Amino acid sequence: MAANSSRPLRADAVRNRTRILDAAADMFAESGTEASLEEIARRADVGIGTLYRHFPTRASLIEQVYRSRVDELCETAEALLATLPPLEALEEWVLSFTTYVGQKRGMVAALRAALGDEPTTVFSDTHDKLSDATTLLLDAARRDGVIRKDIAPMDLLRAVSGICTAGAGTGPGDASEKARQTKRMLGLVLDGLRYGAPA
Amino acid sequence: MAANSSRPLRADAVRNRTRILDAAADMFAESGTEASLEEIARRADVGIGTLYRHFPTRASLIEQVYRSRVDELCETAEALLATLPPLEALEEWVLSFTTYVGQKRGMVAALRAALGDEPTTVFSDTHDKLSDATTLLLDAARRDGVIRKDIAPMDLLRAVSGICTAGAGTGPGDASEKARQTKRMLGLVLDGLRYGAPA
DNA sequence: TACTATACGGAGGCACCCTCCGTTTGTGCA
DNA sequence: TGCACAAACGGAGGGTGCCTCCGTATAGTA
Repeated sequence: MAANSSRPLRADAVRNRTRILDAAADMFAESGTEASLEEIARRADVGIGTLYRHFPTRASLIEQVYRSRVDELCETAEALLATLPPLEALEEWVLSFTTYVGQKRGMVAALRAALGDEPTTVFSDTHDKLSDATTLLLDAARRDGVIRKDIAPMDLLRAVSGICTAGAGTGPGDASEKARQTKRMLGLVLDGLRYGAPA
Repeated sequence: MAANSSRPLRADAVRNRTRILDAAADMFAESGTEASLEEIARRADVGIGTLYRHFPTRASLIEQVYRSRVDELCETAEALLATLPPLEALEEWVLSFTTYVGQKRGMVAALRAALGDEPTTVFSDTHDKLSDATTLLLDAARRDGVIRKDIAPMDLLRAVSGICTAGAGTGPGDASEKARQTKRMLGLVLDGLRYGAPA
């Protein structure tokens, strides 16, 4: 990593860091966390040396991509809440959460493998952030009286995550049918949220 | 991957195949399924070309190592039964099964990843073999009246496998304390088998 | 404008992957 | 036993990726 010390990063360094992170996010989504670091540097239009200065190990790069992916997702929650009615915001957000789940598995697996027994706060940090974002959305919908009151934020996320994961990697099968099935099951959960709403 | 056709393999080919498999098993156990194929060839004292002729892909090598690991384990069951009283044989076998579980995870994960959606019989084949071996041991012990009769073979294996897996990769902690804990929990399961034995 | 800490970039050395093809050897037959 | 040839061997070679090192460029500052 770098730069938790005194001076802030130089402007060009900040720019390059972001570009590397963006390129890496694309590559990881396309070809998994084993993607070539040189290709990532090429896409980001920086030298390989620059990539290594910012992220000395593959794990550190994956970790940062993962963290910013979660941050993005959580910021989306606030943005949606500002522009849509709470229920629609919640539904939209769950939709973005599903694409996140697809990428998450590989990154988390790679991180666990690479970090080994080294202590890290990645998992607890991201867990907390996601929990906060969900709470925000659920609370707003509750205040509107459009959903029931007895749902714990992490229960919703775990359910959605489970649905996305279920039957995702196992065996062959019609991919588009699977996608439709996932959609139906998500709908079910979202409807479940409304069951017994007070208003 | 080869030689299901007419002629049997030539003697030197058989020898080399076995040596590669042995070396690969060692390397996979030591450094995981990402181990260098060239290093495996070197250890087996064969050229890299020979390795690739026998196993055109890393996945095919992993698959064969995995299969022969399971075969070995199942043969052990018969051998133990021939030399020890049924209950001791069962206990010994469960012990060997635990070291198998440690290696299994990586291989299965790598296989799933590498095989993708290709149909394969590895998993069902090995499942059946393990189930048969366990049945053999359990039946013998039952006939002796030293264990209860209502245990399904795969339930036993799943329990043992679960115990070995639990807390194996997550976070730091005293490794030897973990090993002792695993041993205690295994003892618990084995004692459970004897509870309510008819004799 | 000039100075310097900071950051950049890519060449270079090493390892690995996989293929291709000239060489060696086991095996069946006379 | 000796011969012929299919079968198997081995490793050089071309490509790619990893990571380090260091000469060069530039943002920030006075």
